[in-house]
Amino acid sequence: MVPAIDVSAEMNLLRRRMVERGFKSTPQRDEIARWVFTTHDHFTVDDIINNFRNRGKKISTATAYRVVQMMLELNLLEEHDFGRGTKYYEHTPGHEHHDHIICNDCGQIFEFANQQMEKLKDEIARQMGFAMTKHTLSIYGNCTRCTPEEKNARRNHRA
Amino acid sequence: MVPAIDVSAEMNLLRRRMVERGFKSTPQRDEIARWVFTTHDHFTVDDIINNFRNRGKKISTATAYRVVQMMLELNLLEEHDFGRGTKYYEHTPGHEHHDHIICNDCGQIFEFANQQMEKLKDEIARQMGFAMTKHTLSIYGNCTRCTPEEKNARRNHRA
DNA sequence: GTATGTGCAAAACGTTTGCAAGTTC
DNA sequence: GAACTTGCAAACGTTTTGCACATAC
Repeated sequence: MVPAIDVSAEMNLLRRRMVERGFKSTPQRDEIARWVFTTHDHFTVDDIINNFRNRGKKISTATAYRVVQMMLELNLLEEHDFGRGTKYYEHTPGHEHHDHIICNDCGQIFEFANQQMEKLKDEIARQMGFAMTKHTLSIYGNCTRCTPEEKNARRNHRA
Repeated sequence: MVPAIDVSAEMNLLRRRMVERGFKSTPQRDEIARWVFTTHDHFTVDDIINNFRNRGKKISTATAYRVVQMMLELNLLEEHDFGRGTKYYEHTPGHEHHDHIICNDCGQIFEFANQQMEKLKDEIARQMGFAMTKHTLSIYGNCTRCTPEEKNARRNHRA
């Protein structure tokens, strides 16, 4: 049996914020949110739709997009653009701010958090006279597995 | 009379790289490149098309996109996504690496360069075992002019 | 019962592509 | 003249929207 992940705290937070803003509770919103909160990974709207499909259920594209939009407004989701033509999302409750490092080859998205980096961002914003609301840092490259030199090094070692 | 900006060095660089790669020289490519090199600002493909239109000339959408694609391949252009649905570009010759700080309100895109920041990025990539190829940092917020508190402060001063 | 949400299909958006005609080298 | 480039219109993939019907409160 799959161990059930407890997302009741997140679901309660969602409900509270929905009431505050006059959003109604629906099975679609609940199901999407539940999946979003159990997914500790970056996902696309398509992933939401496929998750429904995989479980033999259906959700309309429009609804999926609209629920994501709602969750963004409720500050339960963060949106990222990694230059792949489609937007990526991740839920925010229980996740501190972090940045991303993405492998050009295998496409994996890793996270990292660096205090010094955050301080520097603050400082730069202040220097520029900005009231910072958001900041995104993405590093692209090849991860250990996908670094050509690494592969060669390994190959040479074996030779 | 508008003082002509000398972009011959950039145009020569373009031609050299085009020859290297077997690209042919055409009036469209020349005109777009000339405009791109004189524009020390972030622009969209639409801006290229509008520049032609404003001068009573015409360029097909396809060509504009294709020339931008070519200049990207020749490493004469950098592409940015500021989450506005359309991509922004800037020419690279004569411009050191820098990051961006964008005003949510007036939309202005400012640049900044910070050595400490660059070092940190390098270090993080190394720590994560990545061979870094690219990195983008964008800070969003409200610039001095568009900060609500600033406006209030000014208003109070006058009152 | 009224306000809101859903699903569908159509539209919108920025961008890319197939192809015939035109250009470069 | 062979290879490449252009312009057009059509296609693309992602996201949004109008509208009739269904649901929540």
